[in-house]
Order: sequence, then C-alpha cells, then structure tokens
Amino acid sequence: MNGSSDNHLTIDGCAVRVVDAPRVAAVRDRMPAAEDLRGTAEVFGLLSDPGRLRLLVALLDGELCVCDLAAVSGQSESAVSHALRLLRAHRVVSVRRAGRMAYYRLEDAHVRMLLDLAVAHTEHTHALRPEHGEESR
Amino acid sequence: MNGSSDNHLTIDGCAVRVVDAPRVAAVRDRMPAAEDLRGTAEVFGLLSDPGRLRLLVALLDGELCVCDLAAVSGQSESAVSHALRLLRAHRVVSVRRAGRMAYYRLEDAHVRMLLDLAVAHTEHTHALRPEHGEESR
DNA sequence: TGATTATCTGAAGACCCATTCATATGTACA
DNA sequence: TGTACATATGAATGGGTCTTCAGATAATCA
Repeated sequence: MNGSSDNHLTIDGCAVRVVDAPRVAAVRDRMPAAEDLRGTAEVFGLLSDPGRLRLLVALLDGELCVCDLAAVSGQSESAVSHALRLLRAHRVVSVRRAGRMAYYRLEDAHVRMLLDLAVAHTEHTHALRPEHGEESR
Repeated sequence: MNGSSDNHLTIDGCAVRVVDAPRVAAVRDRMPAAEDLRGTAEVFGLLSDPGRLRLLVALLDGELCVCDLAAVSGQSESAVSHALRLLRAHRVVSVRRAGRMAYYRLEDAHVRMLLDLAVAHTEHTHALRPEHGEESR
C-alpha cells in the first residue's frame, strides 16, 4: 500500500534513499538555485543580529548619523561602525558624507520589506500587551 | 546654524553623544522591545543557513520525511536531523510520526510569509534569466 | 526474539562572528 | 598649522554554530 519500501534515487551521481521519489524530484525542481539560496541566507544572516536589527529598524524612518545610531541602538560607536561596514558591503545601507559626519540610510527595498513585516508581526503578536518603551532613562 | 554642536543625552544612566536629540528619542520610542528584537533576530538566524533554508523551502509545499528532506536538500540525514531539531525547538516545524518515519511540516505562518517573500524575490530578481533547474542528475 | 531500518542524539573539531581596544584617517576650526 | 572631533579600521579574544562520526532509540519484519 505505502511506497515506503526502499527506493533509491541518483542525485549528483550519488545514490540516496528516498520514500516519495516523484515528490522529491518535483520539490528539487522548484528549489531555487544554490547561488540564490546562498544569497538569501546571507541577507537573513545580516538580520540575525540584535544589534544590526536595531540599526536597520532605526533607519526605517530615514537617515541617521553614526553617533545617533549608537545612541539609539545602545552600542559602542565602534561596534556600530563595524556593523555598518558589513551592511554597506552588502548594499543594504548607503552612506552620505557631510563634513566629518556620516549619514546612513536603508538602501535595499527587499530588506525594508522584511523589516516592515517583522516589526508588524512583533507588534501584532503583542497587540494585547500595551507595554511599550518602558525602561528608557 | 547646524545642530551638530556637542549635545548629550542620558540613556540608561549613561551619557552618550547625539546630534539630533529629539529624533533619537523618537526613534528609541518606536523601537520594539529588546525581548522582541531578540526573538526576531533568532527567527532570521534560523533562516540564515542555506541548509535550513533548503529544508524550509522544500516544506512550503507540504510535509516530507527526513530522508526525503535529506535527498531534496543534499545534506546528510544526520545534519538534517540536527537542523530539524533546532527548527522544532523554535516551533518553526512540527513532526508527525508514522511508524519509524517522521514527517515534518512548516508550522510557523510568519516564517512561511518570510520564505514566500524571499523566494518570490529571488524569482523576480532573476525573472529575465530563464535558467531554472539545470544541473540535476 | 533477533535483525534491519529510520531517526535521533552527544561529543568533538573546525570554522565563523561580534565585540573591544588601540590606532588611523580625514575633516573642521582656531 | 595644530588641535579637537567623527568615523573607520585592524588585530585579538571570546563565544557560538555547523558538520561529522559513532552510537542510541525505537519500530517493523522474519
């Protein structure tokens, strides 16, 4: 009745065990290219650090200079600079120089969507708990 | 003329340098709670590994057993099991046991949205390049 | 019951990453 | 020109994470 008898499929020249062979083939067909998956994982990785997340959420409303980003996110200016360097390398943020100041802004529309979605979700999840911005100062 | 003279704000009992004090205060007010940011970063972290990303994308269409997930994602069954354990601990996937088989499915609607968005974006980005699913077998 | 199969788990190793400290670069101002 | 300031950078450290290997658990079947 079931197709769970030992079935094998040759993938990448290597025989691997499968249960639902046609399903596996179909899913493999729909799977994005390895290169795209790697890039997507990288983007998610940039958002996987609370410090960077704070920086990016802060930038949702517009550009900010490094020291203000440090103040907003509660990190050292050095840590912020390192984080911004990484985000800049991935074209997630861009800089505008004005004298000795550096103003950063969100550059990647895709990342902005992800951030909006994430923030909206956390607000929705805690919609019944009106606690908001307490322990500051 | 400019407000870039040295201004200071007391945050968490610590004096920090800021440029646009009211803006900093406003952004800090809109900033999600630390706890929420940590949770959000964790979710993004779960999506930041190409292997896990493959597993989750595979599960977008419905449940799959461990060995099929290994075949689809091109990882060892042990690695897949470890990854699923992590995803299970975070309630991102859930298991259905049938005999000695274990069928996993996507459980978190939020993660599903993020995945859909990410996949749609990669497809859209490469919309002009009809190369799709080539090197299999 | 004993053997086989599917999945799970723990420990170990290698690798990656975030922060800090010290210092560098470059701008503004006197 | 020299000092103060804003940001950037490099090296080092400490902690975290992914994979593999070996073995454990549990279910099916003869």
